[in-house]
Amino acid sequence: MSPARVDSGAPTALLERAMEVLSCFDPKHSALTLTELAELTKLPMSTCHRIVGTLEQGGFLSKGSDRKFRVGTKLWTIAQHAPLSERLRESALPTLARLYEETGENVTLAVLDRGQALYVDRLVGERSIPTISRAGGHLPLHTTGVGKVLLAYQSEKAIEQYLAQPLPKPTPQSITQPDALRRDLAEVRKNGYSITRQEMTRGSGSIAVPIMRNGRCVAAVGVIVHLNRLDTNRLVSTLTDAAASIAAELDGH
Amino acid sequence: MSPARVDSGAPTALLERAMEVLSCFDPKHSALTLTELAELTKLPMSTCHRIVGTLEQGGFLSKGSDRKFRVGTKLWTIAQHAPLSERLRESALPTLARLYEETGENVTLAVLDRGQALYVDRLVGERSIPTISRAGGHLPLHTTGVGKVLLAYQSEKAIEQYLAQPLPKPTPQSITQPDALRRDLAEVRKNGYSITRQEMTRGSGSIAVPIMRNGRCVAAVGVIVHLNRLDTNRLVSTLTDAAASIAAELDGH
DNA sequence: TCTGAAACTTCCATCCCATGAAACTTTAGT
DNA sequence: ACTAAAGTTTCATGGGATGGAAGTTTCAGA
Repeated sequence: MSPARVDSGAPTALLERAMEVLSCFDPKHSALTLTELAELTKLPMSTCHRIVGTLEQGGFLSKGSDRKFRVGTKLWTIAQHAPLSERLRESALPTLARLYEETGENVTLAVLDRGQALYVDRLVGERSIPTISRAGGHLPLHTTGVGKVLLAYQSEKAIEQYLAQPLPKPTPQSITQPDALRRDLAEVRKNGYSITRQEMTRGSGSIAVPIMRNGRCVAAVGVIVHLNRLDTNRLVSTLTDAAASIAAELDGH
Repeated sequence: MSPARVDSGAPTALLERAMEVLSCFDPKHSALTLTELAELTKLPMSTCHRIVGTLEQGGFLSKGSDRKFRVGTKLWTIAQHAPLSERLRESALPTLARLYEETGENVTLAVLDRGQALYVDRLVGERSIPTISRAGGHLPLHTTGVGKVLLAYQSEKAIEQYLAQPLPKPTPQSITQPDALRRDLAEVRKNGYSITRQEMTRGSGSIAVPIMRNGRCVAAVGVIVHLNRLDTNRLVSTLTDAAASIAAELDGH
């Protein structure tokens, strides 16, 4: 009781640990060995082993012949019934497909999630330039086209809260001055679309527009293009049409 | 102690229960109240409450203002890193988009999962006819275009095992006679594509082709069309091109 | 507005099951 | 063959899960 006996780390609950194990899987770690999982979660091997085993039995994880664990089809199946998939993605996909065919560019769809842009879907072809964004990935709001749109249509309070935190600056062109960003966001609201130029990745820019529903911005669609193909007028009108079409599809359901 | 005390249901492990809770979410139940979850899992309210609460805290579930729980974004995010999404879907999507634009029909992509066709993705527009298949959904192998392809390219042993079980017959046209199915599957292997006519849904048919990798059929692409638009020749060649394109994309990664 | 029943939440004494160190087995590299 | 690392099993222990019951909130209907 007196000296040791501290809750030094772990009066933990099993379920929380299991969720931590699953959370180890991210864009950079889509396949992990038991040892790696134990290290990442800081769990004792035997405990980790048991948890992972149960998850595997349930189909939440699957073990490959390379002894690495991956996210299982059961978990994936369940996730498909998230509103994000079932409503938004499903409704938007045909329009995104058309957009992709029309522009031949990188097309992305994102929502606001925990103060970041969560990419719900993206369409990337050989024709388009490589990007960091991936479906299921998070990127900052102030350095991406879709992010700026999502932020611009938030309440003033939420915007100030976002600006109050330290803002990452992935490129020299990233705008991180609160005042400059405020002006930028006002511009977005005025125009109804956002533009970024090398604020996330060197050599590329993006344009995005909001998807509105009941006066609220529920998501954003955007394209990412090589800087010298950033034909604002054409892209904005194409995107606006697409956003309207997705919004209609969302309501029509 | 004496009369009851049977292990009547529950020397259960917490984690298994939690996975059962999550598994309650399916195409027909994308939003569930606590009570409904407790009923479906047959868990005591208090226990269910605790589990659901922990899952919510972890972002695996989210509670709406309607007091209903839905699959949370955290879980969805993790699922996006499943090989199914990260490799297959990501690689195939641009091609599916093109296919959708070219044909204007219902396009589906499926893999084999636990003896059923698991729909990895689908593209449905207003132009195309309504279907049962949905991303994340399972359908029988012998009544769907993609399913027949997936089954046809399995080992003889696996096929026989499949045929040995009682086969559902959703429409009068569904083929459930083992012998008839064997002939049908041989035909699929010979032609390199499958056709169904009203075997799953009245009034519609489908065509599907395999996506091959290292001599194995890893997935199938197909279209579902109104019976009188089932233009075999044109669709088969379009689909074959698409399958080749997806296979190339898979290798090129 | 009031009332009651159903849905949800909290409590807590009991006890079962998760825990993790240690011993053992398998795998893969030399 | 040998060995170090990775994975698996074991088991005594106690702390966390359990679920009945009591308390609280919600909401439909009078």
